[in-house]
Amino acid sequence: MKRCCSLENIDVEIPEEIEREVEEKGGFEEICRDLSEHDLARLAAQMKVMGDEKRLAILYALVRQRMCVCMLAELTGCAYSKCSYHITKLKDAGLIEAEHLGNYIIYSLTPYGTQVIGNLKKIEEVEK
Amino acid sequence: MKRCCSLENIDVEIPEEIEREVEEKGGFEEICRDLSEHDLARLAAQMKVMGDEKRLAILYALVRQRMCVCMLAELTGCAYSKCSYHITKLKDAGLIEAEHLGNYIIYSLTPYGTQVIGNLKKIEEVEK
DNA sequence: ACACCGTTTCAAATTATTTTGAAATTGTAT
DNA sequence: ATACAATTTCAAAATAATTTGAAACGGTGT
Repeated sequence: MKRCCSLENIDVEIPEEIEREVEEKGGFEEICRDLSEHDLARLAAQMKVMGDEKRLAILYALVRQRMCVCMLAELTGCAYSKCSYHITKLKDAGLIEAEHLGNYIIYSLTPYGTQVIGNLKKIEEVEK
Repeated sequence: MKRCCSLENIDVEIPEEIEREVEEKGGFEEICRDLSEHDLARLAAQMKVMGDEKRLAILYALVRQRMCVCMLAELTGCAYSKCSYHITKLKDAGLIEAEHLGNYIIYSLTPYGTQVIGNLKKIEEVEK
C-alpha cells in the first residue's frame, strides 16, 4: 500500500490496486476538480424539494392539469396551510408558477418544471 | 362557479374555466387515478437520498472511480462516522455497493445507480 | 364600506435528519 | 493470541423540516 496523492496537504493510504486506477485517471485531485465543476449544492437543494411524496403528487398532477389550491389540497389530503407550505417550496424551486383567476390562485408547471419532471419520470422507470 | 366532481365524498368549488379543462381530461378522479399509478412514496424516498450535497459528491465521484471510505471522507471533508452514515443511505437506496479489499471497503456505483446518475445529470443541464 | 371566500403567513409544537465522538467490529499481519 | 488499521455502529446532542391552527391578506360582490 502506498501513499495517495495529497489533497490540500492531507494524505490518505489507499490500496495499490485503487491507486493505479486513480493515476490512470489523472490523480485524485483531478477527480476532485471534476466534481467542483458541478453545482452540487444547487442540485441537492433541487432534489430535496422533490424528495417529498406530497410535493411529487402536486407536480405530477400539474403535468396533467393546472389547478387551484383547493384541488391540490383535496388531491394530497393536506390542510390548506400545509398545502401552501409545499406549494411555496415548489414555487421557490422554480418548478411551478401561479396565476390569479378571481378569488382563486391557479398553479401550473413552469417550462423548467415540465422538463425536470420529464427526467424524473425516466428515473422512475429505471429498474433496480 | 360550479361544484366540482367529488373525490371520496368531499366536494370543492373550482372556477368554471378550470372545471371545463378537467372534464375534457375525464374528470378529477381520473387525474387522481393517474397519480396512483406512480409509486410516489418510493420515488420521493429515492429523491430524498439524492437531496444532499455530500451524498451527491460521493455519487459523482464514484461515477469516475471506485473508492475506499478514506478517499470519500477526504473528498467530502467528512469524519469517518459521518461519511459512513451517508454511505449507508446510498447503499440502502441501491445506488452504491461495497466490495472488500484487505482492510479496505471499496465502494462503487451499482448499474442502477449509474443509470440514475445519468438522468440526474440531465436534470442538472435543464435551464431555468 | 362591509362581508365573504380562497389563500397565505406566522409562531409554536412536533417530528425527522444529521452530527458527534466513543466503543465495537472486521480483516491482516505479527 | 495480540496488535493494529479501516470501517461501522450506537446513543446523545444538535439542527432542520414539517405540521398545526389561528390570524392576516387580497380579491369579489353587495
